Amino acid sequence: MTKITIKDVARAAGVSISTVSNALNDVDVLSPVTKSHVLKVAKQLNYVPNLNGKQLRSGKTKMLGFFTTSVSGPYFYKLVESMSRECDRLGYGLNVFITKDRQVIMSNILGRRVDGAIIYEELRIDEEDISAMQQEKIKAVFLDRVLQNETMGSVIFDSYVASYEATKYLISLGHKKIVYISGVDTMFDSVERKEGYLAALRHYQLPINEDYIIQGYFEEESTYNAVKSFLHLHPDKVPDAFLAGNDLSAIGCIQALKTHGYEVPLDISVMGFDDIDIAQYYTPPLTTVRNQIAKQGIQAINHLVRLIQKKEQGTVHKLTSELVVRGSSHVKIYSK
Amino acid sequence: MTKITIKDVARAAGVSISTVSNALNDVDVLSPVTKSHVLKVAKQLNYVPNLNGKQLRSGKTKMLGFFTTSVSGPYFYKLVESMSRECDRLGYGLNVFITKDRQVIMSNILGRRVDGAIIYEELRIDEEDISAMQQEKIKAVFLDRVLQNETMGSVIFDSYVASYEATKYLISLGHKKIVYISGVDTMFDSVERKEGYLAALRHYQLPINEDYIIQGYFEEESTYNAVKSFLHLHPDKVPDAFLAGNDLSAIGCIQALKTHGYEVPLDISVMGFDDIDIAQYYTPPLTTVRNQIAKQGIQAINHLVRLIQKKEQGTVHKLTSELVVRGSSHVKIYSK
DNA sequence: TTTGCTAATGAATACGTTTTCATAAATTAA
DNA sequence: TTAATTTATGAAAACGTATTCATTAGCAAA
Repeated sequence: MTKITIKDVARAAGVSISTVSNALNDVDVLSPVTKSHVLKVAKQLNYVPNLNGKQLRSGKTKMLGFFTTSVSGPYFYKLVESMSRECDRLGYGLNVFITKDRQVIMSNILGRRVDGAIIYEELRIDEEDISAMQQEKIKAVFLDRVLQNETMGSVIFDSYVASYEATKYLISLGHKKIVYISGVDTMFDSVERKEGYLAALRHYQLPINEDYIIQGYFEEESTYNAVKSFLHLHPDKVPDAFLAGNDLSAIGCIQALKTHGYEVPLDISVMGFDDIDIAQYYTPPLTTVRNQIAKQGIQAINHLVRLIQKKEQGTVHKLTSELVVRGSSHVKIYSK
Repeated sequence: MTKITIKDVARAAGVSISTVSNALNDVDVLSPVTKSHVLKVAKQLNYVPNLNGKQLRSGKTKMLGFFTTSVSGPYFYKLVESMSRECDRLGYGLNVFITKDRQVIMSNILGRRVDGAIIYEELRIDEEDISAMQQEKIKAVFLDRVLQNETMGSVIFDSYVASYEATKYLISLGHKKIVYISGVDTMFDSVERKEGYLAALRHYQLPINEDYIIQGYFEEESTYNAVKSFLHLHPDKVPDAFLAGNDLSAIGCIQALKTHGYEVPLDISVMGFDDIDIAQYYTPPLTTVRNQIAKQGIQAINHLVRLIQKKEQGTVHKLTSELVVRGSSHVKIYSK
């Protein structure tokens, strides 16, 4: 017995193909009696529509694609779970494509296997591809780069504001001498975080000291070394607080401070960024800044669907982060 | 400008549609000169084949679907990464569908959006669905249930053997009085692990003591309580070792032993199952049994592809596990 | 020369569906 | 009653591709 098609249903029900199609797709032109009859016959025959035929004819797949280089780690699975749930809610399916091959991404998108794409691909799609997508009016939302045109937008974390808020928080604790431990200066986020830090200092009219910006390269060990040499070089100007470019860097910093006899947070406050898993288990538990990953997923899906429905043009959504106050920060004590 | 199709390429190249199709799909009937000419024109026009047309006509998608209820946690992302890589190698794409809706699974599979399916769905697909798939000769591999017919197979972990081996290892350390901390007795894995434990005892002719099987329910706290009450009830028969149904249970067990003044592993050995992330960071680091997740992914994909190619019939592949010896187990000391 | 064969190409069909448009029947308006 | 409108249905086209089969041209063998 071969695969049952809409034709077989039509024959069995004694109606035309179009009638079956209308019944199945709930197009409101049929008499209730024929409609229910057709549906009953379809069920009896265990009819399942061929999606390729459907999609070819209608030009729609009711599928959104998430294109990513990896799904490993909490960031990705939190993201994917939230997107998946949001797709469900909006009547779409979510399809995860894991690939580093630009070609694969393009042929799936331009080949219309999905109605729209969420793209996280670490900057491997070049201008040429973008303009090809633009020409075809492909609907897409980028998670790791800023892009905005008629049919394409972005949802990114605003590291600048996050850093500004983090610095503001440290200032609110009474800290004035705040050292910023920079990450990798070629990375967008790293630069944004440094700028946010500087902006907060300016806003609260605290002096900006070039010596108070050191390089930690987002790593524990290099930060450890950087902090130690900082303390050696400037034994006179011990800071009130350190703002590290990420959590690993914060940990390296705290280790270094310990070896110099400083207690965190009583003597010096330290905070990081990202709220990695270790953050809450570390001693002291890290005060840090957490990205709202689920929110990113939800916004991306919603934006994409609105692009598809042409209810919206491409926009750059910037997400604010969340301050996570734990044990590594403390009000400044002026006891001595 | 509208979407470019194979027709446009044919017109631009001054050849027929079939010639373009043959050129693009590398069918070896064309003269080299026309072939390269067609490919050049296609490239110039930025032609990208419509996958829905392709798939409808050919009946193939070159896509495998992974159907799962979740992607959260190390098990899933290790699995997905390994499957994805293996798909690449075999010339397939992998598509991850996250859903709890049996309907969605069936319509995607029976609607031929994929050439084959890897299914992890916690037993929600019933016999009716299975037989529908069987009738259509759908190619599928299950990861969480045993199933075997002409076009469908399984790749599962052999918990029985794993537990047997774990017990054997404890015996090899000189332990004779081994307590098994059972999980949830309605779960397949839980039962298998208990049976493996019993089989090892029998094989090495150690006495089987009903009191030495206690309930921990796969949880830290309930195990903690269970072990404490065990020690209270049987102060006379202190065991040499505990084999816990999973790592969380092992941790609960060690905590309880600590409060009773026993040192792990010097006084008593404890081991778990699963090798969760915490296992290696715990004090003492847990001796445990690790499933070879990547292997499961690789085998599943390979089996599925061979089913599709009709080079193989459905089989149940059982994977052996890997003993991870860390600090929570130790040779039995008969000092006193 | 004629015949037969091979190599290269194109015309036409089919895949399974949605959708447009025409038609027939039923209802309402005149 | 007839004309006009609405309602329900079906015939046929279209989506973009792969594939079968026929056709043509070129060439070697007889």
